[in-house]
Amino acid sequence: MRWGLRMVQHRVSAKDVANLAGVSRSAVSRTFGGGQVSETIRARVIAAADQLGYRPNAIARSLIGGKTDLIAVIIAENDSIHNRLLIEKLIAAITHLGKRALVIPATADSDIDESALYAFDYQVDAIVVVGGTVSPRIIDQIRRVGVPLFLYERATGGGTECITCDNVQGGRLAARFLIRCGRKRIAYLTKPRKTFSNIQRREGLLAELDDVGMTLHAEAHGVQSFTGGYQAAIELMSGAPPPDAIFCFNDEMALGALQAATEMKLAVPDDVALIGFDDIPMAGWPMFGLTTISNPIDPAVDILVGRITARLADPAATVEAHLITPSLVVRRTTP
Amino acid sequence: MRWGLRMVQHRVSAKDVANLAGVSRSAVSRTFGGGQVSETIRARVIAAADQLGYRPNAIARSLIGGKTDLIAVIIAENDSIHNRLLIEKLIAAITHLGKRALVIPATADSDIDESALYAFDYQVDAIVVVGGTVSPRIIDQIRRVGVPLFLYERATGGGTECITCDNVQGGRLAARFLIRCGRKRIAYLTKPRKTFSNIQRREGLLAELDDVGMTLHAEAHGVQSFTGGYQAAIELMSGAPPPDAIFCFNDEMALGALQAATEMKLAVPDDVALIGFDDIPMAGWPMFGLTTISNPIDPAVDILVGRITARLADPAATVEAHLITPSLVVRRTTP
DNA sequence: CTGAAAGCGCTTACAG
DNA sequence: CTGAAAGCGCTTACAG
Repeated sequence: MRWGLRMVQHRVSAKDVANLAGVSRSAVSRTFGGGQVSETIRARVIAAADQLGYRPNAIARSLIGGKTDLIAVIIAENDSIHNRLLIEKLIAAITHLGKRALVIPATADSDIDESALYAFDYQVDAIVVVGGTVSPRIIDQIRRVGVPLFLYERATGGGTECITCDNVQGGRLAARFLIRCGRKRIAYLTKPRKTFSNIQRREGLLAELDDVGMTLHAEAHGVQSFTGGYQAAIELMSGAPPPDAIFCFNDEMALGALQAATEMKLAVPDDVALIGFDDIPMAGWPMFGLTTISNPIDPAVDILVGRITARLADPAATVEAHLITPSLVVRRTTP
Repeated sequence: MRWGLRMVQHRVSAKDVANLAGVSRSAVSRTFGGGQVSETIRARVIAAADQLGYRPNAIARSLIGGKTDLIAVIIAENDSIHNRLLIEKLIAAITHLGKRALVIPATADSDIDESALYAFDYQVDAIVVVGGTVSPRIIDQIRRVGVPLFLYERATGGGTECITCDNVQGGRLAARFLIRCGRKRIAYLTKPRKTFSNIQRREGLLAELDDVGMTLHAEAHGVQSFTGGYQAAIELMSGAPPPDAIFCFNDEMALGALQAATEMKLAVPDDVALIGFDDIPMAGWPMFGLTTISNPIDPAVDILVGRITARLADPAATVEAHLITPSLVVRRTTP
């Protein structure tokens, strides 16, 4: 027979184990499902299972139990080191919880809904969307079947649980510090897309300037990356007069701005001060010493898994909104 | 009723759709499963499904079909930017294939087996392990049920499909270039763990030195990170005499070494040349200009998904070993 | 404590 | 083309 060489055994099922052990399928199910079984039978089942290499089919089991122990992680924004780090820790935490992470990248905005539907198809127990949001129609559909939904770094009107950095406060912290340093021409360097965090950080910056009767000196946009920050900074610093301080949307862009300043022979922080956002590990590297607004990951992940656990345990648990508190980390790109 | 407020609707099943449309469950199954249905019935089913928000239960479906469209991605090593990038692209490619990625981080070596078993429980169609390997016992168990297994950046004796950079060749490329530059005291800066890639890169380095009658000048170990590279470089450069070239296990460690050289007032590349490995984006940043061995991600991911597709289409497909060709990228940390 | 039976939501031969 | 029935691998009342 042609296929004789790679004959694939059928997966072993509870029935096989039951037959070998000389017990009923129920007995097998009970020894693995934590039911009531006598020690004698349990031992026989375990022995047979070991011999056969049996493991309960989680898929079949979930069909009955109503839960899959699957948690969907929909990645709407992975273009920042900070979000990547959060996702990594989140997946680790989910795994540590004894659940499995079904990871679905959604490049475009429209894909987020599609990803949520995929998650839905696999009967996931909960869905977390990182850096994006789901359309109201889908939110409604998800809620109707009682699947908890979590939004990280994106707030919605209401009804959906969200965990986000207090970006407004972060923008204020940056502005306040630059103002206190005596800077007069404060600029905002950011990405073109008006995402939730972008709007909020800008809002905080403007509000704090307004509080002391100042206005934004300039604003420039670039791709959300080192290169984008570099180019936008060149644009900003070519202005007449150039800014004496730049608050950047995130650390990668700030690092690009730092490079631009170096190339334009501008002293940092004397000629121009730089503040980033997130406090990624690289910000602390000695050659950079980037002053930044810390956007701590661990508390966010802790809240996320804590709330997943809570909502899973009690479907009637109230939906909450959580704000992560940012803080200023002063290094060498500010006076 | 207390629970009246948050009454959760039952998920809608094919039966509900069938009832509303006035057809059999089979008809519903056929319209969604690509079977033979008349246009009249198909239209009625679609209408009913839309109204009810019905989506076939992928879990239940897989119980029959024998495939889940789930691909497990077991992450055994995520402590390098390069592997993180590869994992990200791999997950995207799997999703693009119409499959779902079940991502399981395995921090310790022993956890890899456990993770494979979890994957097994969820009846995944294929398993890929990034930067680690599975014990022979589990490999055997996986093979017996015909689940394709792929190992990235880790080779095994035989029988298992592996995709890996030609690390020996990479080590040789680095050594050859440094020798050609006239360097006489070439050191290896690496992590303590003798992982597959570590052993192979070192082997290539030594082989190339041996070819011209040279030996390794020194070797130092540090944690696999910027800081680890920094510290190991300090150790190396405090030697008498210090090396005039250092080949580093990867780019992050090389960047740490670059920082160490700067602090020790050693000119790069005049006093000491530096070569990294992987060619992560940061290596090309203007302030670093790190010479490195490119370990391209895209070909690796392409091969990976191509082979997943092939093995899934034909369970009898032969198992292959794939070598990704590295190349030298000369920037400013070498003459 | 134990087993036979029903059922989770689906698909797929089997008759018609 | 269509529907009733069997079955995927499991769990969970139901009797004994």
